[in-house]
Amino acid sequence: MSPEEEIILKDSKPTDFIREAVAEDLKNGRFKNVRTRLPPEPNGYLHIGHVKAFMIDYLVAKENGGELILRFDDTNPTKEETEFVEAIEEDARWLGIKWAKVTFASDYFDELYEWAKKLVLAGKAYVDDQTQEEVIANRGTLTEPGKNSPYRDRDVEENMDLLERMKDGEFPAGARILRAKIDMAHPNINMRDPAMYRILHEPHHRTGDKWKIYPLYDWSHGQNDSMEGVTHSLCSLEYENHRPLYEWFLDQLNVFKPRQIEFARLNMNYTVMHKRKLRRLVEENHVSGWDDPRMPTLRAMRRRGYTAEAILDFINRVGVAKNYSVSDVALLESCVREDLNKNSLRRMAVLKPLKVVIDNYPEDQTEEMDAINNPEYPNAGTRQVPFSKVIYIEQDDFRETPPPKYYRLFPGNEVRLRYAYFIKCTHVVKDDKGEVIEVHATYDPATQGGSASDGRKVKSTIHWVSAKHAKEAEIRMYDRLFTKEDPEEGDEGFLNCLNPNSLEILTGFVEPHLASPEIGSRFQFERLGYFCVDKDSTKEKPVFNLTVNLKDTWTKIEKR
RNA sequence: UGGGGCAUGGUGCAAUGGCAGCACACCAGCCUUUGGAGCUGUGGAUCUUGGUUCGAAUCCAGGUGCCCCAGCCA
Repeated sequence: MSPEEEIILKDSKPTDFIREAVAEDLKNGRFKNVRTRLPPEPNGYLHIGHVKAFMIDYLVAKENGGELILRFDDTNPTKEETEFVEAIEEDARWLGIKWAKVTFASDYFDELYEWAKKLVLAGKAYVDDQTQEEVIANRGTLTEPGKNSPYRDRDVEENMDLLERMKDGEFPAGARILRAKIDMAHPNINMRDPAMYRILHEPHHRTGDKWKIYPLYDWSHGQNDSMEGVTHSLCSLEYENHRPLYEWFLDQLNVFKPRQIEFARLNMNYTVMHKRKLRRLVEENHVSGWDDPRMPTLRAMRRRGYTAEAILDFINRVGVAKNYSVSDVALLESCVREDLNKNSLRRMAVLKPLKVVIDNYPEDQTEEMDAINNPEYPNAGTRQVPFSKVIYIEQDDFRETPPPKYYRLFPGNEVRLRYAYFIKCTHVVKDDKGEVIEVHATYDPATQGGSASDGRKVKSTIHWVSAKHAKEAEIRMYDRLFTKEDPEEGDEGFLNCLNPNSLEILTGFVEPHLASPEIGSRFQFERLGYFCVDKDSTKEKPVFNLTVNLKDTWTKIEKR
């Protein structure tokens, strides 16, 4: 077992209602083993909402010594593409999910067709010639029963003949459907003679032109589960209404019958999760693409700097239940901070530079200062950071007139430059508009390394970069994409609460050790946050994405 | 007004007839060469009404609220 797998197992508590149900099934002999399936539709990229379902399927199998099948639900050729199959596998692998095999709903088209014929032969399914409008009109409403189709009592021979001809492409798309013969007055609308096959003259990404009819979800999914020996078919709450149908088909067929269990899907505040809405964000250029770091897709989160471990930890902490729920993105952020705090190297970077001249420091001198790479993990060692007369500090770390409780640099105040010296601000230089463009200070040579020999304390430590040695870098500061907790609430539409400040591009300076960092590597910029090297980086200019900021109590104090 | 489901601090999840707890968030303090991290502490919840019981978040009955279902999508 790999270390990542151990982490997953150790952190998962087998206490939710699904795990209890599975344990019970094993105990009472309903099933002798556990096999689950992961059923993504290959028509979009994975987002964090999928991760919850993926981890439940994966872990329930794993914890019970069973296996997981990755089965692509490709029953609709008009929407699905091979491109997504690869992307989904890649993302799932990144999460550390392992599957026994990859299958496709389309692998079972032949067998499924044979099963359909069995149902027709048994008088349990029929070909309906009604138009789509007629089918809808005769389905009834939530409170009124439907009406039987005039074709409902066709004899078996005619149904068999028509079904065969549907399959052979004799009829135009949409001309007929095969329906299960159940009960048009059933209070559950899914049981009012649901469609099993529709005619579609569309090429399929796997079966090409072979099929002119394609099964619908309800007719395909449970049968595929049965064929694959899936014991537990775990899905989201909206399929609860489909469970009677799932079971009806399997009962009529008299085949192995898996158990479907439903749970609440993951929702998260300040974001949208629906494929169609994510697509709009991309297509209408509100974001740069599916991997724009503000998106909730896994490729975007990866680019932003999220680790799989942090995402899995989040999913684990959210838990599994049947309550409709909306998780707080603050929990996700807390998880990634916790991970990165332990595991990322510290570096100094100045995002909004303000020049500081240390007047009493020798003009051409450079000193190498020892800096700790990760105080949470001493084995990460130290590095040397050059220091000289002119440095950059953060604009936020200087105020000409300090507000109450402001401990950083202001005229007359002394602060510590991290790993370097104490400096005291003497005066400032302003431009025509009265903006401070340069701060002057003096340093105390007796505070080398950051502590005073006389025991004198200083209230604040600020970070810096030597101007002479600094490397210019692009820093992309991300904030939540939407200004509302629930962007879909109300009728203005989610695009009307896009956060105009969700991306701010800065040009800052980073210490020499960040001059040409490896793409994808993660760092903590001291006192600022966690950053990940973007693929847009060049040799001349590295690009960093803000993963998440450090907790900032000062901003909180200042707001009060 | 049909059917299916769900109600526990701000959020998410526990407690499976026996002291309502955990995490995040929030607030206060300690500590600190990151106003980070860490440590300590405070406040805050069982939808409602009734019943059963020595004892109810849990069992029963009624009520209320919210979610899902009328694709030839999944």
